Amino acid sequence: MDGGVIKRAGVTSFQVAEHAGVSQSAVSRTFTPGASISTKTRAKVLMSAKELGYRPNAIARSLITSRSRIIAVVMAYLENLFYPDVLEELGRLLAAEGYHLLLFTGFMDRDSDPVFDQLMQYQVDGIILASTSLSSELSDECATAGIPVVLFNRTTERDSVSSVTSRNREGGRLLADFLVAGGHKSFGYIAGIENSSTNRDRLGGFREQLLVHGVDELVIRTGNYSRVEAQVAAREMLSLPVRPEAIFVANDHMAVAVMDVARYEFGLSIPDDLSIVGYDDAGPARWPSYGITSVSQPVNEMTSATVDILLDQIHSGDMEPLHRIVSGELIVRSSARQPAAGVIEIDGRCLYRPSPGT
Amino acid sequence: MDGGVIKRAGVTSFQVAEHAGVSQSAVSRTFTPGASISTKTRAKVLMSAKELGYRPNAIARSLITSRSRIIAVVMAYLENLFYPDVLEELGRLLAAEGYHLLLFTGFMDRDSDPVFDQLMQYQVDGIILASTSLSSELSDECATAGIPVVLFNRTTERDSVSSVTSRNREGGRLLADFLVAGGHKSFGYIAGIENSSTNRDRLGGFREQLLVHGVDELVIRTGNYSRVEAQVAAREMLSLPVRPEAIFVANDHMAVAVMDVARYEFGLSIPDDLSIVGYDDAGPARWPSYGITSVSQPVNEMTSATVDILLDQIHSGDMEPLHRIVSGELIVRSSARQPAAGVIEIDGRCLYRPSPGT
DNA sequence: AAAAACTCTGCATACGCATGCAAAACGCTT
DNA sequence: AAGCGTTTTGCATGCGTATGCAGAGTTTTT
Repeated sequence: MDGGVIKRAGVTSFQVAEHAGVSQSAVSRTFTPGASISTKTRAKVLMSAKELGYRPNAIARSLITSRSRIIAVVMAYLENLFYPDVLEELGRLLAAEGYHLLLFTGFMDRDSDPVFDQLMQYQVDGIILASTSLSSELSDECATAGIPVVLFNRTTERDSVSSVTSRNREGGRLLADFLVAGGHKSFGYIAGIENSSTNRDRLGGFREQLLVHGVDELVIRTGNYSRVEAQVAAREMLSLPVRPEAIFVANDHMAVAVMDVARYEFGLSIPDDLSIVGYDDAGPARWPSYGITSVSQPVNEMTSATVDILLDQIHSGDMEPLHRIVSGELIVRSSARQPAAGVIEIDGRCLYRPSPGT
Repeated sequence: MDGGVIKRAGVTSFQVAEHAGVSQSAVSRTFTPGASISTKTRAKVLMSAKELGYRPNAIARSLITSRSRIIAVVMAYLENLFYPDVLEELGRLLAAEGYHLLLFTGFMDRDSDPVFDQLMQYQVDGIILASTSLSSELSDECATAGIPVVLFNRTTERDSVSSVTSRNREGGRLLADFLVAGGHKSFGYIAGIENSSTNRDRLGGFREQLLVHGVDELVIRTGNYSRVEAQVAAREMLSLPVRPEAIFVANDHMAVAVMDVARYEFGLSIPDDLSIVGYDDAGPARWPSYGITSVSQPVNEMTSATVDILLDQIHSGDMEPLHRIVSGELIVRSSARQPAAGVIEIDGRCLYRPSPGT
């Protein structure tokens, strides 16, 4: 009963070999780039393969090569359009290199263990961690297991694992310069997840540069990168007896929520009554209804750096952690009062680049 | 040289077996739910496994069971927040069932072949097609290959493959009722991808019901579900000698773009000068700055129906195509002039439910 | 024309696990 | 204590492919 039954989708290399009158090895070599095979037999095999509807079984191939050509991407949440954007670009880049993207999402801080287990079981070739809140043990453990890991938009203290970030500290400084130059006197900060490196750096740079300008007061509330928590934070901050003239919100995703609260719950006019600046230059920030003045994180540059590092490590087997830091720009829009000088237009975008002497 | 080398992460069931003093079969059975194994040996194996850091190799398991526990999700684009939302929920549901999500994105209409090849090679257990524009041949071909497929938010004429949609035709009708009841006299429609089923149905229902109200003129422009194309379409439509009083935009993603054009390029006040309604009730539609009156597509209901159907088909092997159609609500916000009657408030949401007799 | 240097090809094996089958161990009953 | 049924165990095999090795075939060199 094994000779007459035609299995649905189970065409194997043996059947193709038989049909083409060659050995199974020949079939395998036909589908292995760079293998030693003559043009003639290759053609024969390809013809038989097409006729039988054969496709190499990636699972079996993975088993023997111990390479799955699968990259795991771990993202905490997709609510923030910056991440879908990143995800799409990562997919594109990986596909171009013949890799595939296994998505893990929705795992915030706790419960990272099951995720990790899954990753390991699937023998993924590499891992991209774009989750701002995943325990750093996980990344260490992966590194130990010999699986290349790249942190996206995040770093750890111990630099045992590669990362790609933007100059968050400089971004924070630049925003401080911008707001001070714009004549603001009092400032607020709505934080992301407090122990995330991006949050620490953005706040650090902001506060540092405010100090340079002689400002040592900064009202802080926490929004944990969540829309609703940011709204709560905004309500608190705007209800203060004297509310800050300018608020730096740790990312655009929250900044949108904060703007909505300011406008529709407090009736404030932006930027006349209140200036708001954000970070990421993500989708909604660019929409005219928000027009958020924001420091950009260049998605293309960051994603391609990520994929480059990851694939390099996979192919070379070299585990030396690399850190790529890319530069963003302060993109000036309408959500914050502008300084008299320093705003220039390049390629249709308004940027803030204070002259060095100031 | 094979006996002394310790491979990085290559702990196999044999090594665990040896360490625990049992056979490899015992190890396998320990990690196979429902297999025949005594509590005692199971405990021994688990202990050894933990000590050696053993994890079953999912690839090898897949090879033998011919079940990968991987579901492919094909999405054309993530720019529209509705889809990231869906994606996240699908990930959650699949993870809960022990399945994983292989993401394919960025492939619009053409070039579906490579995607298909990849899918087949990875022996995915099922496919969720949330791409509004992928050729229907693909879905047929998968069905032929015996891989369960569910179309998400989309159907085909030949109902050879399962699908989950919402009542798009009814939604279109309801919007027509709503706008007519709101006193609008002239209407426009900004279309999605023209041959997509959702677009056809929404437009069909809208136009049909306008006719019922004696309106037979409808200005149509196409936005192809893309933000920039929707902007172009909006500019055209709003530049018309007599512009429509109300515009139905085929989804919220485009409606946001249209609102921005209307407000910031044409200086129109919404809803005083122009009413806009959308579809999906996606993220930005709910943000106060847009507040789009929109027919909802319940993400949770749709995703869980999708996963249910898919897993059912995988487990039963039954290929009978199922079609689940879920109901949405017309959620009333501020982007369109409201009718005098029919708007009711339930659970803090304003809905439009015209009394049947009208 | 023979030898040398390549290029192809098939054979055999291994990757890590699941599972049918038969033997062994166990728990009860008579 | 022997017989029976039930659970547990190990053996052996197979899933579909890649690849080292040796032999066959082909081209180049002397």
